[in-house]
Amino acid sequence: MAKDKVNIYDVAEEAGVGIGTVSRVLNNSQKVKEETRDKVLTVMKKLNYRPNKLAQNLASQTANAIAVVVPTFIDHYFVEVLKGIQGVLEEEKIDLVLYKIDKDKNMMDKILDIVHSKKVDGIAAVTMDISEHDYQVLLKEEIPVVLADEKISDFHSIYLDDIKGAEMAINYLLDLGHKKIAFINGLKESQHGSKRLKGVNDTLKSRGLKLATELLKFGDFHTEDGYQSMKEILSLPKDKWPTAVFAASDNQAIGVLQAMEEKGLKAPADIAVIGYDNIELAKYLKITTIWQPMYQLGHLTIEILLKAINGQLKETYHKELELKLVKRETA
Amino acid sequence: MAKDKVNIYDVAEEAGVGIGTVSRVLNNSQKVKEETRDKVLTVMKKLNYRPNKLAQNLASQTANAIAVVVPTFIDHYFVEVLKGIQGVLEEEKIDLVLYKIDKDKNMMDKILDIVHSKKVDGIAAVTMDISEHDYQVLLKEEIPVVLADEKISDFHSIYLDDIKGAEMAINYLLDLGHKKIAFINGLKESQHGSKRLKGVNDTLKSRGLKLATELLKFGDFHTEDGYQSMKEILSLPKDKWPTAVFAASDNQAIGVLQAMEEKGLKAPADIAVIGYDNIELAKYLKITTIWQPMYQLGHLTIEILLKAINGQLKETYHKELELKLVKRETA
DNA sequence: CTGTTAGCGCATTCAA
DNA sequence: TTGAATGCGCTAACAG
Repeated sequence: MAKDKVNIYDVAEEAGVGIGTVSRVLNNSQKVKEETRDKVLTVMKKLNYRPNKLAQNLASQTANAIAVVVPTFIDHYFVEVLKGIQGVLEEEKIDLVLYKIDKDKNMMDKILDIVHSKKVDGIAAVTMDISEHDYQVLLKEEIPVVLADEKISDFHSIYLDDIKGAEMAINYLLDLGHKKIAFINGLKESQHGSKRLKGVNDTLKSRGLKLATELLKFGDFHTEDGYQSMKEILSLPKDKWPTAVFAASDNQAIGVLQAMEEKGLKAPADIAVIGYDNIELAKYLKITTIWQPMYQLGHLTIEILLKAINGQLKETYHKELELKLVKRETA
Repeated sequence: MAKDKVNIYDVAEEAGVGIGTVSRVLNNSQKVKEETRDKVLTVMKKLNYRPNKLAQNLASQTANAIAVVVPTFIDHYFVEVLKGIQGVLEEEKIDLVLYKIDKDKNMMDKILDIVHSKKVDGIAAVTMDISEHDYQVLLKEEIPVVLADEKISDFHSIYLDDIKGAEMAINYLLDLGHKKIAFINGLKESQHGSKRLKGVNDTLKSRGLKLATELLKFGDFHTEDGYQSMKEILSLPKDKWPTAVFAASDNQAIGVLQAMEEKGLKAPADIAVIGYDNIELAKYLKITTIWQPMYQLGHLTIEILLKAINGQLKETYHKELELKLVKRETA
């Protein structure tokens, strides 16, 4: 029956038509007689023919796929964004090519390889922290790009305001009466890290307060980092202890709580704790936190990317997604 | 400078060579004089030329990409497997195309589309629970396939033994002296669900015990499900309460603990709890659990897939990954 | 070692 | 409405 490799010529021959006609029914072209279409369709099924997309893409100059570029796979964050992305791609029948690209000197070189590869029609760069020099060169390429969780005026950007988020957290703690607040931040060099730090510092300053050096910690966003940071803080003399801790991720907040528990400390009674992200567990552990709409971030990013690809965007699209304070029991 | 679309002809012309030579330097063919190679390389840089991979792939009949097919994005599980996958792909410079395919009647049709699309050289199907009818048809295709977290004798399979895992958990609880054990399972219809249930039932039976109907719950693997299930159990008359709970995922175990805490119950003092997966949080929450090597699962799956693609596999590869009981404080 | 030619499988004119 | 021809950008013989 079905031979090894069935191509458009085989179908055409078997159906007694030209390959042009087969191509037309493949692409739902209107100019095909109902009868011929059925005949071709039947043959395609009989031969178990399915088009070679590489060839389709090469000929049509469109890949029917988009690239999602991320620097790391962070548990909850990444999965939520991906769900949002997948949601819209599935409807559109567009493939998703996933690239993990480290934020190093070769980053843009790798991205340019993707651009020129023609395997994708557009790129969604998620938290890539693109440097000015790098995006200058990316700008020269004609491929649609949307930045997620990052704002650069020359690119379509869907982003969150880290400064505002930090501000919300700190103001909330201040309003609760806390004056000695610790901040367990993310990576020192990251956009997120520096912006949240700014938010913390500015807010404190506006209330005539200041972040003590020994109460500022950096780390990655993992539970382990929060745990270690809090242990360091709790190893300070008791009079240096904070009355509240702002952690840059819920995972870190969980580590903080863990370190506290080992010392027999309770939140918020002994030390209040507020996190960031609102992961599912934050709900069950009743952690007060700043909610980031990650699913929506992924979803909107792809919606905009597809519009850009289809030329439906007149100008650069910018959208800030709203953060929300979720009040629970740890602060 | 660099024109809009630079192709191999532009490079050839500018360098004063034939396109064959350009192609050879692109593919690191040895038969190119050092001098010519340098000249071509220089021109490529000057023109910012990067090959069109669609064309390369079509001409060479290899996609330099693999498909990863999953039914859902489950937080920790999925990310860990993906990390393992990504690890080996990155080294090999092979692209990853991610497909989310629901486990319904059209599943195999979608997979066949992928096969014939020629966009990938092989497929890694992760927990796809392929039915017998479906895999019969897949078997007829010539594309390399590796199943992750699923075992079918005709396919390369990297898998875990759910029965054994359940057995380990239950035996551990029994050895601790528990006789009334509850089992909060995953989805009823899933392979995982039915196998773990079998493991639980068999183990109990071998010790002359039996799982009470009201102590068996099904749900998805989320925290919420564990929480709800445990609430139902705790709403039973106290004399029906179990002395230990086996949850089919750590997330569910966390939900269980949460439901217990709301009733002022402690683990293991009041009711012992054992989970499954060993997610990062299980460590911090000190949950005793069954550790599943998910990173390794992804890693090995791709290693085998690449070998299959390269024709380095003489026969069907089967490998069971070892589970491990991680003893902590909740049981 | 290198240039030339013929496909890869399809979309897309252009005529008919 | 349809068939035949041309090209997408590259690889892979095949000569030279």
